[in-house]
Amino acid sequence: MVSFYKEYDHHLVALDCIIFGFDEGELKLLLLKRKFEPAKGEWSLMGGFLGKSESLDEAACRILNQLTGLSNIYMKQLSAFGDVDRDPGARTISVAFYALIKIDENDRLLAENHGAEWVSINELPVLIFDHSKMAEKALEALRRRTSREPIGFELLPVKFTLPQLQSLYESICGELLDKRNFRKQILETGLLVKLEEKDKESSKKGAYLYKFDHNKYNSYVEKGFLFQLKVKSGHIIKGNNSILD
Amino acid sequence: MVSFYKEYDHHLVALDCIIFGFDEGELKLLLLKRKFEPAKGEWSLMGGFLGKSESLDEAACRILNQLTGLSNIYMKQLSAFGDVDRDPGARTISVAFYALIKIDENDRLLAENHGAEWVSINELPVLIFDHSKMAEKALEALRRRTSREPIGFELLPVKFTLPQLQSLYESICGELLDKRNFRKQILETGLLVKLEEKDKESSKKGAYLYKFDHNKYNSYVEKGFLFQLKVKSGHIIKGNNSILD
DNA sequence: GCTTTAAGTGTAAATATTACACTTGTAATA
DNA sequence: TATTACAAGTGTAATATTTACACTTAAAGC
Repeated sequence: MVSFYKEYDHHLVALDCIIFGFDEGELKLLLLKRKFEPAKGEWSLMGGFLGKSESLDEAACRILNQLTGLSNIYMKQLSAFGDVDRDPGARTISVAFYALIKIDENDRLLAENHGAEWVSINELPVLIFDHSKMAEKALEALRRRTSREPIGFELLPVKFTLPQLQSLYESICGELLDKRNFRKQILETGLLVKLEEKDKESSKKGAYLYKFDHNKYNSYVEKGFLFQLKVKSGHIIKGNNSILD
Repeated sequence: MVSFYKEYDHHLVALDCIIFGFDEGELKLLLLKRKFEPAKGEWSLMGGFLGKSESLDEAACRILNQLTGLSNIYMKQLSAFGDVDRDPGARTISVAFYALIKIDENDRLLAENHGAEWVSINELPVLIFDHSKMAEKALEALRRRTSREPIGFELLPVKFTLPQLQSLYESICGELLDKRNFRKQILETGLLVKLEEKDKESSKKGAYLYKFDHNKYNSYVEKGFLFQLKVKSGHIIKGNNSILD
């Protein structure tokens, strides 16, 4: 490709992935111990560098795939991070993405491959560089998006129970919800399909399994139907004057 | 700075600014005719390249300042755009920011300096590269943000009337609002200060001028108070499956 | 002083949200 | 096999929020 812009600076561009999962009633992030300098051995998000002939989205998917072996994962760009000294290794612009994965299907691959570990968002260690900031922003973004899009289902198995779903929403928004109101609200959307099967893992009585009706949701979206769940943002972030969203 | 990452590709990083203004009852974007190749003479957003020793935020502010002469402007990062062929001039990653400015104070500087022009968002021309997509995303982001933060005031003069404010909100959300409900809602926040003066530009009777109470708002934010205006997102964007927010 | 124009004002009906407690089914155990 | 323990499942009334709606007021222009 011919460049018309030869006189301008070129930069390293990195991708970092904030990978959310839900397990044992807790929202978790997939973290790993960095295997190279600088900051070798410290906790970090999964990351990598942008190649010449891949888009940001492609690169983010590639990196997620390298770590988890997964593709076709729910993933959204969070933001670009570009402070001059954010990475002591070199001036690097990082574009952060967050991904939602169904832990059950995948935890095997992970731990073995890369020394990756699922850590509860309530017990996050200090992360390298500005990765803690990225994780915090990703959680805020997840909360906001959860209130306007039915993305919780990306974090649960295809078949799930209402108590599981409620627990997930409670983890995301950081507060307890009323069981009856929650069930009423979520069932009213008409987007859940009740199955005959029950899950007996967590109670003697067993809880009915449901599926999310993706087709119905897509047709609702086409018609201009808006999914709205009253998910509060948890605690407000005080004095947040960042130019970043 | 020593680089630990020598083997990775380096990229041009651009900044593009979606600059919103409000004038003559319409929400507008500041566009300019591109003055260099490629795509010389076509409509474009204001942009520039990231330098070695400036952060993304600093660079975005610098570029906005070059065009408008303004600083201390409300500005938020929108997203990074990184398709391989998005700019035919060279592989370039662009980080887009949107800014809200008070047109009245500034329109002089603009037109004269750079052949820039305010164009209604309802009459946008085709823009170069992926700038139309950026503008569309920025408008969506503005709508969402307007519903949870009192940013409309960034687009109005310091002193403004309630009919002006309502007209602005109508432009942003793309539908007409009920006058009494709007006034009730906005006054209930307690964030507007009524002045003794009237503005007589748009009616014989004249409309009272108000100011936004930034201090009070900041103290509310500290206390965890949430600004919430019911601004609908206008029309839903159909089949939006982009990995981008 | 009559007309025109936009500003300004309140209430009742409808809808949405919240708070709240008992019954059911099953497995484990006495 | 009866009892206990546990989480699943279910409905309603009170409250709060949102919506719809129409006339009066002030001042300029004729």
